[in-house]
Amino acid sequence: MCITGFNGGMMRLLLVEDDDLLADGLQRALRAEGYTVDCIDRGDLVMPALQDGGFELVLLDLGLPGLDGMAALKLLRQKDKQIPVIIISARDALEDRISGLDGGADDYLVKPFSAAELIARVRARLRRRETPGTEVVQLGELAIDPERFTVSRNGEPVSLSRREMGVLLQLVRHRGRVLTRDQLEQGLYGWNEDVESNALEVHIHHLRKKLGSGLIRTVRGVGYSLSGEME
Amino acid sequence: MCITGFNGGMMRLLLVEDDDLLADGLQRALRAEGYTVDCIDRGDLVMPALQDGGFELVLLDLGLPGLDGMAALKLLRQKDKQIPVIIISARDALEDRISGLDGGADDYLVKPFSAAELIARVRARLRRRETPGTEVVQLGELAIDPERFTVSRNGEPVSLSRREMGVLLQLVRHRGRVLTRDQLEQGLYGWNEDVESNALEVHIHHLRKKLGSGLIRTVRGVGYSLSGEME
DNA sequence: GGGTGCCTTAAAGCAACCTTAAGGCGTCGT
DNA sequence: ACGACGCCTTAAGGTTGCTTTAAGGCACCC
Repeated sequence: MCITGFNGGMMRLLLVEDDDLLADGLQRALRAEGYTVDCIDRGDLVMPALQDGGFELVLLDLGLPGLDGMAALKLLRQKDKQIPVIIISARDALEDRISGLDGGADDYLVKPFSAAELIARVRARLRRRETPGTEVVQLGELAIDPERFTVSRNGEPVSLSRREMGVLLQLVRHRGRVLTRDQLEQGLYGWNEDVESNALEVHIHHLRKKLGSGLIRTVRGVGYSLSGEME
Repeated sequence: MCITGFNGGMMRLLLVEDDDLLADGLQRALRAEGYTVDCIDRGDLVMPALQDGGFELVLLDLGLPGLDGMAALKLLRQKDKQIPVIIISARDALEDRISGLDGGADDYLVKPFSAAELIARVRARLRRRETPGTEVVQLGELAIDPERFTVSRNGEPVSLSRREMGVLLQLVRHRGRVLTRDQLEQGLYGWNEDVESNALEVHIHHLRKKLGSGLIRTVRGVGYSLSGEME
């Protein structure tokens, strides 16, 4: 369940798996790829976890305590049709795979599988998002390279700290959408850390100072978003 | 699954497969599901075929005459990053699957596979193409985008405060129905707070001033509703 | 005409946000 | 190991502008 301090707004995955050993191994492998992974071990915790927001993809085991994986998937799809779901299950029967996919999963991987293949399939799903996390995003006078963690403005490189980059990446990834303060903080810290301060505001302030004040729009009482008019 | 109107959203698939027998069987199975299938048997025909347009998805074998499947995929992705590609191949080695997925494929199915599973995976891919757009509500001269927290009138952006947006969204969500003052206030503030003032009226007033006076209809003694039709 | 409910306006109150600055913590180089 | 440096957080004070309050006027119905 642990979340190490190593996340700078990288992509956040939700792993639902009750086998502690497997969960631990997968978390390790995924984190090595740069993903932020939060893990839960009960099916009935899926919806509360997603409520917090900030997840980009769900890895879902089927045999779960609390609520079966398929039931959890059904609930999930009633609320959120967008987020990609990859089922990881030992059930290898054809009808399991088909009902999983038709139940709203985007992929179905049968245990045992190689971590490398899982990661490749995660990549394939995440590639399809609004703004691919691995490509350079051109935004007005800015060029943002999520892979190399660099940003340049009018060709001049700008140096951003980890947290600043984390905030920026989340905003870029959901370009145009308004992200609440809570969502942004969850993305930076994970959900077990609690921030009772205005740290986020300070990071926003620094970003505006470095990247121009027109970039980030404040929606008072709601959150922040990238101003959409520059392209 | 009724057959009515089954040609309205006809999906056209491109099958790239050089084994005549398999190709024939797959075409049959896919057509039975209502897809339109065109089949080619050479890798170097993929690009010309896609040039014609109209395809929603590609089923790609790897061992192909003319041009290898992986090479064809690379060419394809240079031109078109959007169209889903499912690799169907007898190559079951881990590195094949990974390089296929990382090469831009959306799924990788190892032969032999069941037609039912292929169809389920095709469905899972095509599901993602329906209504990719946001849930922008178009209402007469107004366009309301809840995710971006923006409203525009005749294309001109209008700036709304949080409370104003809250009232408007509730009315839009129950378009046509009359919402009582209590319902609207409850939606704004929650259950435990009670407002002993005319704040709601003020917000309504501001909305009318910004969005036009014909939008919100007062039902005296009851509440408010969106006027059913605006010209 | 009187009562009731809604509209309009303006001003006070206040929460959210911005800005600045200082201290803590970890990192890196010497 | 020690010090220098940069980053993150915390805190305090200032600013903005939304929200509410309140009061008076208008419209509707009996």
